[in-house]
Amino acid sequence: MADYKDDFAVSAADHLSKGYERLTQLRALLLSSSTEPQPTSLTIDLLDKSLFCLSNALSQLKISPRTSGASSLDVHSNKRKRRLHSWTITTTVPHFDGHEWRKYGQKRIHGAAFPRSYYKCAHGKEQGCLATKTVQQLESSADPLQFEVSYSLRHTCKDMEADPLLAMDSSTATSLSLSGAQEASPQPLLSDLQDANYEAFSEPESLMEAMLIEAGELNAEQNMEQPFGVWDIDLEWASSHGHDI
DNA sequence: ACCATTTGACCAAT
DNA sequence: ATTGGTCAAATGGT
Repeated sequence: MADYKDDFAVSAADHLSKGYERLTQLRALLLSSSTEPQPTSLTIDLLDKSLFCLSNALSQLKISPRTSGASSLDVHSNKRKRRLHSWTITTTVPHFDGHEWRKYGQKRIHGAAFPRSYYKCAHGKEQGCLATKTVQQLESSADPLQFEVSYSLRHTCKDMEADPLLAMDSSTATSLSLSGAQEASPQPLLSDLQDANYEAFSEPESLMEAMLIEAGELNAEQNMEQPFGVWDIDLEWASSHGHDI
């Protein structure tokens, strides 16, 4: 219930996550068969793009802006990266998140009643996109089934490139540009895909960085080197929810 | 024949 | 030894 005393401490990430979750529920509602006025594709498109933006922000919140020194730690750092660059949400629609995924595994998890499914970005192979997610149904037998979805690493694939942050400047409203048949990629924003996870998205990243700096959470100069700093926000609000809307 | 999922084997970390 | 994540061969659908 009203546990507002720590309101100040509630992180931006938590709010973003909440927003994401709610949007996700809204989308589920709209897509549900029994919705009287069927949503237009424009509606869904907008929703998707919004979700996209939120998940981007979420991702960036957790990203330590490029560890420029690709030092000897790199062998171990991949897992660390995955760890740091991951976030978890609870949703009733684990699949409609604006991306295509290819399932590559399923496992029973110790305490869990349901198996966990493992997905990779569907375009990961061709484009070197490392984005990953896992989906796990929660035991709560609520009417709309609840799933815990964990995302790991941002998308670097084309879909992402034509991303909402750029496409969002209105005007593009008309079409579901999901077809992907368009090979005419306007900007060569990310060319080297290897560590593009950090290089390619420097702009929004620095935006977020700026926000955090402004919030006094981070000193502007050494914006890195501390893998376990303020960046390591773990979005596990899970235990703290039990009331809706 | 192609492609995505399934499923147990395998591996790294605990 | 146990657990979670990934691989890859087998499977099944189109």
